[in-house]
Amino acid sequence: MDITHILDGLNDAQRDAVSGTEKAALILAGAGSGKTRVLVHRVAWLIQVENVSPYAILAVTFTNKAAGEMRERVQQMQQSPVGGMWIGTFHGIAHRLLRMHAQQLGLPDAFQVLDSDDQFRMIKRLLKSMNVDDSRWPPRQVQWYINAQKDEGRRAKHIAPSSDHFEQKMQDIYAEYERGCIRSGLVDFAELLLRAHELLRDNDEIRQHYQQRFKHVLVDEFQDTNTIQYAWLRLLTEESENLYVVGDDDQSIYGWRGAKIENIHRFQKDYPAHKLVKLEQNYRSTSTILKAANALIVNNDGRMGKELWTDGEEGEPISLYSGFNDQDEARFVVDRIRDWASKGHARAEAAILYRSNAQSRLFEEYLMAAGVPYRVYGGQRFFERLEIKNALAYLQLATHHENDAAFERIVNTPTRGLGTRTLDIIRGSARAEQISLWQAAVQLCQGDELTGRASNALSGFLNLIKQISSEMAAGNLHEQVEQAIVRSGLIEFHKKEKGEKGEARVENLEELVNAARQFSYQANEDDSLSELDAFLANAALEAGEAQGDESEDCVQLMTLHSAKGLEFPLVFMTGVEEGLFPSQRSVDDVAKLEEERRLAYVGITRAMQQLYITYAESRRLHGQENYPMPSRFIREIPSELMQEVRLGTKVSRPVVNAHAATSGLQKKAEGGFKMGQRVSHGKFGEGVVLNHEGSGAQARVQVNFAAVGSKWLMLAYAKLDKL
DNA sequence: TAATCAGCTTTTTTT
DNA sequence: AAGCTGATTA
Repeated sequence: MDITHILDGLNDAQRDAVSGTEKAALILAGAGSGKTRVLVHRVAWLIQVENVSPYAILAVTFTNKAAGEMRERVQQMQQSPVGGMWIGTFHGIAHRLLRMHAQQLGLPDAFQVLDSDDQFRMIKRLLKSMNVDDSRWPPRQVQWYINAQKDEGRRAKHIAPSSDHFEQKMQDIYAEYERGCIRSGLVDFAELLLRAHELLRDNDEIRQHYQQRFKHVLVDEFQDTNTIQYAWLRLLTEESENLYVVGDDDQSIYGWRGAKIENIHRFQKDYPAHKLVKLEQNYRSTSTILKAANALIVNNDGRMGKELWTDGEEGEPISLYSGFNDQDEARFVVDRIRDWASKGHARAEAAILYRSNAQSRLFEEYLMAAGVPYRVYGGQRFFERLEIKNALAYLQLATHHENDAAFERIVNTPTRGLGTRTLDIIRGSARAEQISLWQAAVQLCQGDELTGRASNALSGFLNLIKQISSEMAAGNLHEQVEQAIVRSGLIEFHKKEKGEKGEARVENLEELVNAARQFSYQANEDDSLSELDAFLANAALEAGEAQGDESEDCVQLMTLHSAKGLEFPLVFMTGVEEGLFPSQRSVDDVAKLEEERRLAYVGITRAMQQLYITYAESRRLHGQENYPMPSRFIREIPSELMQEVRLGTKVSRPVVNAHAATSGLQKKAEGGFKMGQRVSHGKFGEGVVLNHEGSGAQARVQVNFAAVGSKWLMLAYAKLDKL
């Protein structure tokens, strides 16, 4: 067997990782160290060298993009087809398992996937019907609570009753939510994972079947796994112990979403015979950039320990720019990008990274003004658009009458005279009798509880859905979709909307028909769905691209989070200020602060050739002027790696003391109350000056008092003593 | 039912 | 600042 093509072109560590014979393996893959390459070559190694059948391999990723890329590259390396191999996202694979074993799980065959928007709406309705005070239990928070429980593998019935009223109410809502989902045949994202776990845990035969089938399980981005995902992997591999995980503890940035970086440590305990390989050679960035990244990340505790290096060039120093304000920062960045493009580089090689989405606006304004094309990542996805979700709801309700989420969404869209009163009656009746909204509506139409007008409107709606339903028996997928859209009246509804919005929505609906035409799905031996159900599931599990036109040469704008996994020759890491990055909510919690630092690490390591770090001395945030300090992360980068770019001149000088010289703390308010000044007030006690505005008799300062919180005080009246 | 207004909140995001 | 919600009004 000629194995040279599998190992050729790999460095020693990569070869070690690809060809390991130990059962389990933990590959700590630093940024830009060829992680995907190792995974793909490992699969090839298993199949071609160890003669493992593709049928016995399961490869799991987090995003559809990563799964698609991996499938493509595996197929490229493989001379023979790899049809039997499972490659997919955690959620995609869980969905597949649930479909195949719906009966054992007590799920309806045609259960529907609830995306987070559906889930949110469902929770809102639930709170209303339970008469819960949604200012004490805001739907967002309830949603967060439920998902967090599920991510930890906890069912409502498993949670011990609480003496705390707030907590207990959360539990009650969770229990009620579960009942509602079951009644309507709905499964949310977290539920997919939870059910997949329970399936293996509670069914010996099924567990053994998959344990025997998947002799090799490979996981990408392992540091992002949550509790339930890890438990599932554990069940699947407890026999074979062949769990091959690739990840980077330094790039764990999803802790706030339930990812457990501790899983890496648990892995080391649970798979004692594992092989550990560190991939530290970086093929992406200059050594200057890597030195900066290394110096920053050593400030975190409890790391697995890794140091990136390259045999490439030292490259340019990192440029540090201190904007006079946020607009100046944006202007500077856009100027640099025009420079870059004028030297013949592609605009698409430049990326502007920021901590929060709100920051994109200014950059967009300045890019637009300068006529530089750009693309913002992370907007709304195609299948998440309102008009698309409405159209899909028609399809869902037509095929699955019990789907309450779909019923609620379209019962009065387009408006057909079914107001709050009628709907409350339907909801009340459904709730009282524990039946679906559809069934309740059918009963009410026959009874005499409704006024004639409401009854007419409602039966009109029911008949419309039935009609769409019967028409859908025939025709292929795109005809079914088109038929439903036309019948629903959604096109006319959106055409009536004023402005370009309605037009765009009509276009999107037409695009949906197109998407259906292009959708291809073959039911295979262990996985059969109607084409329509497959299309609907796909819409929920893969929401599509945020923006369509990738063709043009565009500057790339995105949050630091969405930049993970990408690389750009020219990177601007912007808004690097205390309170913004690290965000205000992270500064007094070590764990959160370390996650912010990892985010900065991710940002720095996106850059291939040139990295700019920018911050503003003054920034408008939530409509208020702020004077932030430069981020502590700047201080953690050795100054010899940076040069400060000065405004207006081409001369740049080394960074000497960027922090003291440019700190917002230096700005003085009226009366000498600068920010950060500790003061004492006769009534409120001691505090710290946070902000100031106005001058003369109008001068005010904002003081955060230890005892009473923050207050705005007029300097002319308040007696403040400096401490 | 639609339109308008005051009040409130404000990271990060995939599935 | 901006977007969303709830309430009020036409």
